[in-house]
Amino acid sequence: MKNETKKVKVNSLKKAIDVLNCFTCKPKLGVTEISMKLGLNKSNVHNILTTFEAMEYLERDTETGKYQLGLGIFTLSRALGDSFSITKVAQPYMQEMANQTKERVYLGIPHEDEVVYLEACYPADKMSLMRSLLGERANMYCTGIGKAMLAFLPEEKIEEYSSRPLKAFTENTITDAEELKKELANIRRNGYAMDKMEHEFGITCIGAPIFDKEGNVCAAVSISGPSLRFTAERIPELYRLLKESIQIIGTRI
Amino acid sequence: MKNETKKVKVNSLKKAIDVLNCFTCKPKLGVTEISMKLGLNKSNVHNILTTFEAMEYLERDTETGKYQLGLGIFTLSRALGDSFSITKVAQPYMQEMANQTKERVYLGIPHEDEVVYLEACYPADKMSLMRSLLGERANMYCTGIGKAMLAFLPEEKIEEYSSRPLKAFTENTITDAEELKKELANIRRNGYAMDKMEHEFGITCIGAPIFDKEGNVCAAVSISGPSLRFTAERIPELYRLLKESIQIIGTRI
DNA sequence: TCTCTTCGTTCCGTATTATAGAACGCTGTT
DNA sequence: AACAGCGTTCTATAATACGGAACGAAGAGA
Repeated sequence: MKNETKKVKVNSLKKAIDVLNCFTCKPKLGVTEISMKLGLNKSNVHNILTTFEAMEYLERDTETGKYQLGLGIFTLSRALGDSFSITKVAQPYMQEMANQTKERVYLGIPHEDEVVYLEACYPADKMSLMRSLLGERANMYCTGIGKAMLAFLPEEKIEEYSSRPLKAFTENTITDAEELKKELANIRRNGYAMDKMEHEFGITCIGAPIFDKEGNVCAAVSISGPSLRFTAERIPELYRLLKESIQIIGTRI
Repeated sequence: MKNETKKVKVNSLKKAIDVLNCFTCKPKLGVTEISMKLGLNKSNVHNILTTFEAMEYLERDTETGKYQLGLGIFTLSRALGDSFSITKVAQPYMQEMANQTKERVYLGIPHEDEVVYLEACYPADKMSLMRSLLGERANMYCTGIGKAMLAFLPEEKIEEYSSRPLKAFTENTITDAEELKKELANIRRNGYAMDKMEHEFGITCIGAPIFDKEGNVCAAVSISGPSLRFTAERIPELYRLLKESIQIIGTRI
């Protein structure tokens, strides 16, 4: 659980990857747009883009001339294969939960002390802007999905994690190490984690862990929405849904 | 339809991409393995791998220490979004066809004079080695899937395409421009293309095009298998299945 | 246990090359 | 007609990616 930033040995490659990563935010980009965003020289970016195009990682929109992700990325994504197969397995159950609860449902995995969101499902009515959170990171100590995973990590990791500064996002955020550890114990007892406006004011969320066949937490699912709708009497029902899903998902991976 | 190889402006980036592309063939690779495969210096490859790891495009297997594709690639693949959504739409219909016919079903798109395979479905019994063809390329003039697309391209492209040397793969391969053009006219009339051992001895295949809402060929689907099983009386049935599927898929994209 | 092999990793000098900056041509706009 | 914004090209130089050799660790085999 070391947080030391890994060393970049090839600077030109780092730049190129930065350029490529721009396309995760916006599907079509031009030379100038990227060079401004990254503060790089235009001709530099142009060289990088041209190379990516030659290697088919990028291709050009025949109409606008702008660059977009290409076949090479698609091929790579196929090669990812089953590394992130949880997503495929979990997706239908998540969609089902989203429809039933009319709330948002998220899937995340623990990665380097953080939660990385892999999948998001919205109730069927509004499919809009679904990609918002995908690929984004969040802290473990102040989100339902994060706490659900943190609670079931090996004890030494919990110990190390809670020993660092815990930044407050709202007045409900747990910032004390001892308090956090008690909370995690509670979560282990209950089987689920609640985030009552600890990360964002007005947003409540309930999360539960998924275990692999070795019994380690490999992911977590959460249902999230406006605190006003997450009344005390609704929680058992939400947990029941979550529990069903995570058990099935757990056995299927 | 020019075939000039696009110019690589940043050589170090090309190398890095070559390294990354290795992971499309084999999911887990070590430094030495890659350096031998590409004929590059070991320390060079090591620097590249380290950088990819720092940028999270690669991560390391905690047990073996080998490198594998990482979260960054996953994030990119999500950003691909609907660029290749045909795959998602087509997959269930393809699987259905594979199960019904007990043959292999492929989805491909036209790309720079070639067919690129995007999806492959095998009959449910044997899911083995399914990734074989994915991302691979093939010629348009000697495969069922390729001819199905070629036939419906704009006339000037057909003209240009047939004017070049057509390499023979088997004794059935069409190598004469005029003959090819006649064949394509037939395909347009029939609505489907046959490849009777034109690319590989003993393999027959039937392909049909998918059109987008502007009426352009954007993809094709083919059913492929041992020629011995593709008897004359079976073709109408196979075509019926194909036709149903491509029509539905076409309307859904 | 000791050797031998094989792997990933580190180091450093040099030759390669990625890069910045200015200039060009193009397109669409005011 | 002048302008603004875009992608592209060119070239010199400073920056750095790279090759080669050497190291430490881990595993195999005798």
